[in-house]
Amino acid sequence: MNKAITEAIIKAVEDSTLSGFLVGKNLLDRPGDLSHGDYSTNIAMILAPKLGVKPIELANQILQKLQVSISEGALEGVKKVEVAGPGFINFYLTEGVGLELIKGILDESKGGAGGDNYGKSNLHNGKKMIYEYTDPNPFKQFHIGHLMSNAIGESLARLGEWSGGNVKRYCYQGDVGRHVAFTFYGFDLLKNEEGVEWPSDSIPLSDKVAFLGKIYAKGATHFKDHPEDESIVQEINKKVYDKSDAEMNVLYDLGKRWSMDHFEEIYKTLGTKFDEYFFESDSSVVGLEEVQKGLKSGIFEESEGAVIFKGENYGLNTRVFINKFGLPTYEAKEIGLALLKYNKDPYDISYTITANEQDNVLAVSYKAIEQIYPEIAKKNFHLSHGMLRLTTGKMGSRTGNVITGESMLHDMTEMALEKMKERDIPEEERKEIAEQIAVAAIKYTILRQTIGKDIVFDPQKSLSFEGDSGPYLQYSCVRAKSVLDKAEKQGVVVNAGGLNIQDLNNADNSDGPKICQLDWAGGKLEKVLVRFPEVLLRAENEHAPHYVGQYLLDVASEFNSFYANTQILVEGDALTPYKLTITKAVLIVLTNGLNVLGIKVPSRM
RNA sequence: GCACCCGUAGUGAAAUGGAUAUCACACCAGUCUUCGAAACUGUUAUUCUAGGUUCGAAUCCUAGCGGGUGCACCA
Repeated sequence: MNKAITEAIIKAVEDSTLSGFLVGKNLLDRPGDLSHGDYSTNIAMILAPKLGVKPIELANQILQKLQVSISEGALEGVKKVEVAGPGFINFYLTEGVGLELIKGILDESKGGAGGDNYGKSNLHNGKKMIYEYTDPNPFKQFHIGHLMSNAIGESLARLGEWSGGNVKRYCYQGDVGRHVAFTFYGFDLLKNEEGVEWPSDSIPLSDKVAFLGKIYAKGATHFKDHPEDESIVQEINKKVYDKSDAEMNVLYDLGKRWSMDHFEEIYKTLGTKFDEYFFESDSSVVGLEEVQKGLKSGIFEESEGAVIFKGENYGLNTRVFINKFGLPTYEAKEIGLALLKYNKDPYDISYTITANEQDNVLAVSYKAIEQIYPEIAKKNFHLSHGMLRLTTGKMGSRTGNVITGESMLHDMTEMALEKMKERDIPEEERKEIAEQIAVAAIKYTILRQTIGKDIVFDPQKSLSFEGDSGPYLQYSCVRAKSVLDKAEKQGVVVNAGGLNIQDLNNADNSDGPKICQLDWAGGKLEKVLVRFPEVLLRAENEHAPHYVGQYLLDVASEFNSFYANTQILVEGDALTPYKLTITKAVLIVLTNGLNVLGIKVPSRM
């Protein structure tokens, strides 16, 4: 459709001296305001100054030529074209085209792009795409910042999949480093002070995790008041890296596994399944090797006992890659990680998703990789997001100012249960639904806005279940589903294929405007529904899941208005098949869109 | 101090350089005997300041003010 219109526009401007100017340009827009038609072009406004005429006059000249095309039958499916505003040319499609588009949403038959497939594109057909996100550290807490990274990373990965990409999800975890040293330092302190013992593997996972949290907090806070213990921490840190202490290794392996098991529980709740896990204990070995090689070839240099990369030569910071104790830093490990990932499974493109506080560090690391492996560096991209902050200030596990992901999920689930208490739903299912609602509330809050911006989370106010919220979108689905179920029980089947615009118009004996008299097939709800594939494309191109969230809200609110003003299921009403078709289309779009955001749709709530 | 990011109704956000700046929350007034009121209908209010580029600026450029983050051995 848009191709035909674009060609007609080019033809209409053809005899102007600037026609070559149009080649390869995207001439058609989707007007933001649906009353401005289905497509529009601002070509007259762009060309007018160059031709020395008024935009509105040029627009009218082009319009006349377009109307000739229409009268010759060149633009089948276009109902009318008009000039509006400062010189826009707007195109309105016919009701017939509109109805066909709606029918396409439900079309699951062979080759149909509707149903579960509605919205999929082949933008990245078969391209191998890596997404690394969440990245919590074993021995430390999984806090709400990790929830943010997970929600964003998961939705970006799904956008990749919906664009035809061959997607792999990776998780990178810091199983070595000072935080592990603090953990064992804290354990030693508690053992000596209170006789605390390392728990058995057979106690509940939550208790094991609580224990790890306790010893880490002890270590971190005690060190703050006793900086003279630096050498002790350093020594433990070295043992963590070289695994020279057999006794500690046993505890280390237990602790690491407990953390990982705990994270896995959370991933399950959140709906993420990683394909591969990478560890700093591995990336550090490779990174160290690479930096040492690079030191010989002059990419890195020595300074004050450390090995550094002179980022300042590239407008970046100069940073340490191997510290004076000979241990690789985060920067060196990133080099190792890039290699590990590539060797595991060569990719076309690899995204690392982290909070933006790491922008500078990663920029330096990537610049260093560029010097060593330019081909791999070209395929690596850092996508950063804002931070989830607290009203009480920056979150930090060392300061104890942390909300864990687990407790947030728990609190939200309780709220959902409270809201559901009057529903007659079996206990087990009720809990599962409440959890899905909790995840939806959290994820949507994160995904409704631009990923780069911080979110200030106020635990007192908590998250919303109303209006612009995940549960609102879920609720809209449940409503649509419930009408469709009722229809089915009454033996009314949604047979979109059988609809045609003449019959519908004849059947419409309401007082308002006939379906055919509207722009096409009804109104805004239908027009919004057919834009879903374009929204996904834009979201993928700009790595911006919030376009999806924003769009779904639009769909849901249009549907809820429709629902409130129209009885969908009326016995003997000839328009009911059409209304059910729309309802089904809404359900498809909302379900698919929520899927892209990583949000599940409960059967009831 | 230097670098990067950000300043939009009372609050939280949206807006490929386009048309009357859009949502939600909150406030107020209504709507459950009708397919689920986690909903709907109606009312009020917004682009930090000063210049510039452009047919057209919340958006691009410059300066200022305000906030965040990072800046050598944590990640």
